[in-house]
Amino acid sequence: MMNKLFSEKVYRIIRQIPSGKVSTYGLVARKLNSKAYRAVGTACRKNPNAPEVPCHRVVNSNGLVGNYSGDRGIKGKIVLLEKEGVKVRNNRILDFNKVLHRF
DNA sequence: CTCGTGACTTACG
DNA sequence: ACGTAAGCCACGA
Repeated sequence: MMNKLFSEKVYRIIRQIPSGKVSTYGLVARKLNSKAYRAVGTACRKNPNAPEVPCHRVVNSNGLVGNYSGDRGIKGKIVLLEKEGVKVRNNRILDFNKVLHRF
């Protein structure tokens, strides 16, 4: 198990997001006491722990779903979120404030 | 070490 | 609300 430090920390935070909830890259970065918003996304993009880490529950700060490197890209991410109970409309999270998980 | 890239964020017009 | 610009950080070549 290789330690990528930052990535590992990111994965640990994301793993804490319960089903039906979402979080933002900014919040995760903030939790790490860093401003590495992009690094968080980069870590997820590699995503070596696909099913272990629910990266699909991480969205942009403004409520946009953002991007995804899954089977069907952004579309697949939306499908997953909908399955979890998160309503998505035109790449935007509905009731963003309600489904937003706070650490 | 330097450079380019990216699943980002905030600010401004 | 929308597009652009600048700032930000980790990682691979």
